[in-house]
Amino acid sequence: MVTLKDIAERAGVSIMTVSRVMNDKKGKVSPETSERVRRIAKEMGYIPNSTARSLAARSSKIIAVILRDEPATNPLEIPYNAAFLGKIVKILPACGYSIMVHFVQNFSDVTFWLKSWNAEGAIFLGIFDREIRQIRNDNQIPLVFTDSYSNVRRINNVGIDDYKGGQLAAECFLSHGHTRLAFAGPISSGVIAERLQGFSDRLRSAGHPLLPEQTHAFPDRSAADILKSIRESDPAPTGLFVTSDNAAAEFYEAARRAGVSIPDDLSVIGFDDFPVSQMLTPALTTIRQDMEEKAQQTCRILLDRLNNCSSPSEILCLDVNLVERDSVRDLRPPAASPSPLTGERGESGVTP
Amino acid sequence: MVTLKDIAERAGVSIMTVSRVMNDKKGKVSPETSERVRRIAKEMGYIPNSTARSLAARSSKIIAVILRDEPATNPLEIPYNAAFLGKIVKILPACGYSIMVHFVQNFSDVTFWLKSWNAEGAIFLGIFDREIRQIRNDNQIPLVFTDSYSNVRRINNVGIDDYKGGQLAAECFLSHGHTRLAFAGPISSGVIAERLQGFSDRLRSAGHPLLPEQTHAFPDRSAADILKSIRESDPAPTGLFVTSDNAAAEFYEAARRAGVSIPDDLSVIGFDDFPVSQMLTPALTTIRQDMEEKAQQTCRILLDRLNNCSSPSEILCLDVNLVERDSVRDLRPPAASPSPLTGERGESGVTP
DNA sequence: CTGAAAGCGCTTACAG
DNA sequence: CTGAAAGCGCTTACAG
Repeated sequence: MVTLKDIAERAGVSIMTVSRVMNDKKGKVSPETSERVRRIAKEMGYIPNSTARSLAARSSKIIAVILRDEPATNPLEIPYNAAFLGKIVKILPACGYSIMVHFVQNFSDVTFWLKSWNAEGAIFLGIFDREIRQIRNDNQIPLVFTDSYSNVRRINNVGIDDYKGGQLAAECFLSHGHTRLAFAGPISSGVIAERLQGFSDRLRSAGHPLLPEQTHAFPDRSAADILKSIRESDPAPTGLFVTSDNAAAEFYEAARRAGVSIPDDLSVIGFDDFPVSQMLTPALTTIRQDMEEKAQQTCRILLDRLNNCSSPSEILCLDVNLVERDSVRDLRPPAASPSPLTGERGESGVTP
Repeated sequence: MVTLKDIAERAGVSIMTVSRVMNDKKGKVSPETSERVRRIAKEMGYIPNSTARSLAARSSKIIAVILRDEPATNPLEIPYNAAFLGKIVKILPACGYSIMVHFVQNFSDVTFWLKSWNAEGAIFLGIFDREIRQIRNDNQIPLVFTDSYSNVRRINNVGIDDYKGGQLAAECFLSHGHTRLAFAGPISSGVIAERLQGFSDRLRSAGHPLLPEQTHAFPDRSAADILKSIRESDPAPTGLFVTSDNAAAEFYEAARRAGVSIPDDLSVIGFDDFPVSQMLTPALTTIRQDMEEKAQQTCRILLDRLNNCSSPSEILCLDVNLVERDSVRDLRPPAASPSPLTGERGESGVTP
């Protein structure tokens, strides 16, 4: 292993001079020695020791990405998490940071692990609302959360307009003549609660309130189960809003097994606009969130705070929009003219 | 920040004693002092400094996961990579290791980065066949590759029986009466070359050789393009073997747009048996590889070598099998009895 | 522009 | 069972 000392000896200078050259403290070293040291370092194949630098400078250049984990699941099998992490690993190492990934079930691990590695910043994927205050108090480094609806002040968060997403789904159903609707998703999370709220508020104001028994807890109950409940209701809902494209895909599968046709027997709207939504048959109408933008903003906020620790905290809310494809049946009588609601916000989807 | 020194002072012992207690060198410290030190450490909220330990002990407890990256793509949008990485992050931290993730386009980064962090081991996802010899020579730490067909000796690799996978796909088509077939995949990679070889060998031995013009480079050419070529061939193939479920999904989409019915106009077999294969309509017949097992074995091999650096190198080849679903049409005349080929290896797929 | 000194928080190796 | 010394490879802070 080549160290600063080895280079210093060969170059006939002190360790300090070599250190300065390696850290590009220009103007602090004469061009000639700088040049010579650089050449020798290259010849010798010098590789700076990050752990030594981290210890001495108290600056690890490590960013931690922390994903909420549940027993018997794999957080990276959720395409959203995987793609988001991928974007982070594309962006931050290009700025000189190394990425450590950690799954947490018990959040007390988080602080221990961050401090142990002297991480300079952290990004949180998944719902940490209940622990967010303590995490922030325990860690005085830049922290960026995503999709949090915590009311704690002075945290950084990048989220989307989930409420509007719910509204858009409701509007899309209404504008196609649907009035009896159902909802399925993991109701306990803040994000989903907002989507549900937007959905039911919009339905209520249109005079077609969402019935309590048509709010289904998924995946607590299986898609097949929920589908059965929906179909057996009287009168049965004609449309189902599902809180992720992947969950929607499970409903597609359940529908196929049950001989229920989408959209003829049941219309479906998803959420995310991930690739799977285009792979489904019929292609899924969904609420699009811009994951790339979200990841980019998350990294941007983190980098801002890394460079200037007094930057104000930011809570970002990115826009969402409706992507119309083929999973919502038009129930309007042929005579009816298109509703203005669709025209305003809808995006033309692809039709075979 | 609480250090060993702080605890030592409070406990009235030397730093060394505290260090011994913290590292569980039992039998080296009297039970009473050990107990007392442990209590004080807990009271003071001691968190060991991993970077200091790493520097002093030359043992970082860092495992690097290195993914092959291409410009303008996101390696973690490939479900296989994401799920694999997720499994790793489930397994290795439970054994006391921290995971760093790195994407590489230029492989000379790899060594620099591994050495800089003094990583204790590394796992490679993606094709590194051409660089594998040099990577192994440059890094004297345990390295585990996946899906490599490199002929370099003394590397660790976990792969699957790609050749057999190709054979199984061919057999499945043949046993359903298909004789004119096509292949689509990224032909340059070793893994895919094996699948193609198995596929075409089996077809040839059955007297229905794969025509050169029916080997299509995907995604070099778009699914829509390839589909068009296939449909316009004369005589047109009745079955298409695609080298991943996700690629198959793209062909489904292209088929839908082109008004081509699967399996009536074209039968399709995929590879991987990822969740998407069940989401497609019709559900995809595919060659299953056990990703969980693969990840587990990869970690096992790495841990073996971490614990005993003289363990012999291992090249593992995991089995694959056919999962029959609904994307292969039966072309046999009604009178024909089921082929023995299907009975032996086929797994009954789900039928609505 | 350059360097000698001290120290980051820990472990190894030796002495008792 | 316990500790004093030296050192891991680097940076900070000071002196010139």
